[in-house]
Amino acid sequence: MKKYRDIGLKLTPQRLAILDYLEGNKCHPSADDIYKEVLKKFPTMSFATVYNTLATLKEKNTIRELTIDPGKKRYDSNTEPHNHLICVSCNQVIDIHVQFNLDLPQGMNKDFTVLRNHVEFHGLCPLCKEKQL
Amino acid sequence: MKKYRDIGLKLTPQRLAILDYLEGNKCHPSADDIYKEVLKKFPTMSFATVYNTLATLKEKNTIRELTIDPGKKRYDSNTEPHNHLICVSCNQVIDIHVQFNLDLPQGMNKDFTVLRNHVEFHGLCPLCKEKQL
DNA sequence: CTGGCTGCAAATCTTTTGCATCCTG
DNA sequence: CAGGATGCAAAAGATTTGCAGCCAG
Repeated sequence: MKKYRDIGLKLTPQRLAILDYLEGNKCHPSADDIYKEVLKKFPTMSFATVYNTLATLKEKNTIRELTIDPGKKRYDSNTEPHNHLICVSCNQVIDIHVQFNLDLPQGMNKDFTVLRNHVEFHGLCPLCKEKQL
Repeated sequence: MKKYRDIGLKLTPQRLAILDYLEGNKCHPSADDIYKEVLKKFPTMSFATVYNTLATLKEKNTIRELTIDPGKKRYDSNTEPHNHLICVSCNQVIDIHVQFNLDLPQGMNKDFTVLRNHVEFHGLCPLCKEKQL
């Protein structure tokens, strides 16, 4: 928990619970997932707090907001650049820690300043592949 | 319009209007954008029709659903594989017609069947870059 | 003590659904 | 003429907002 201190925010029990849940989680939970989980520890927890906290953490670059699920936002506590495998059947998202060095071809859209890139591999996860047999 | 015939669907004026709007549009409109536009020609148009049509066209692989905008789905009539520049400030989406041949490193997630990939370059479009000066 | 945070409720926005009616093929 | 499509309204799901009261620093 010491590491959270230098975020520069007030540390409330609710925030710690949200951070803890995100930290040990590779499943890229949605706001609703987070709410449901933290509700177990804090029965008074409200959605507003979850969204407030997520918005604040996003500003501080402590978490990433992923726009990979149609219909809802997902959150990732892993802020190091990495990419994703996405199952087209169950929408599961799997981290892959490979970097691709991609550049726009010379002269193409040279007015656009590229800050980073994100690669998504869409396909079938092992479980869904079996179901389709 | 002849090309629409072989989609294998009933062709209604509303559908033609939606297809026409998508066809001449590189802006990756949302369902609401489409609704607002087609409403001008068909004052009785309803959201249900827009969503029904989009769902049907997606099934027929006539359009792509893009999950690149936090909060809403966007639609792209360009179904050829291509990638996107995304402005982190105004959420504008720009097509780039470059293909990247990417593969997962040998042995990594070999249980996952990759069907396709999608590369997003996040950055600042010319207009937003100017505003930030 | 004070400003930021929480909790609740209401509002907003996007998308989905049920159903009666309409119209393409 | 039949089955699929439309239009309307209501519902569902995700997110945002306003505000009073609370608590970490």
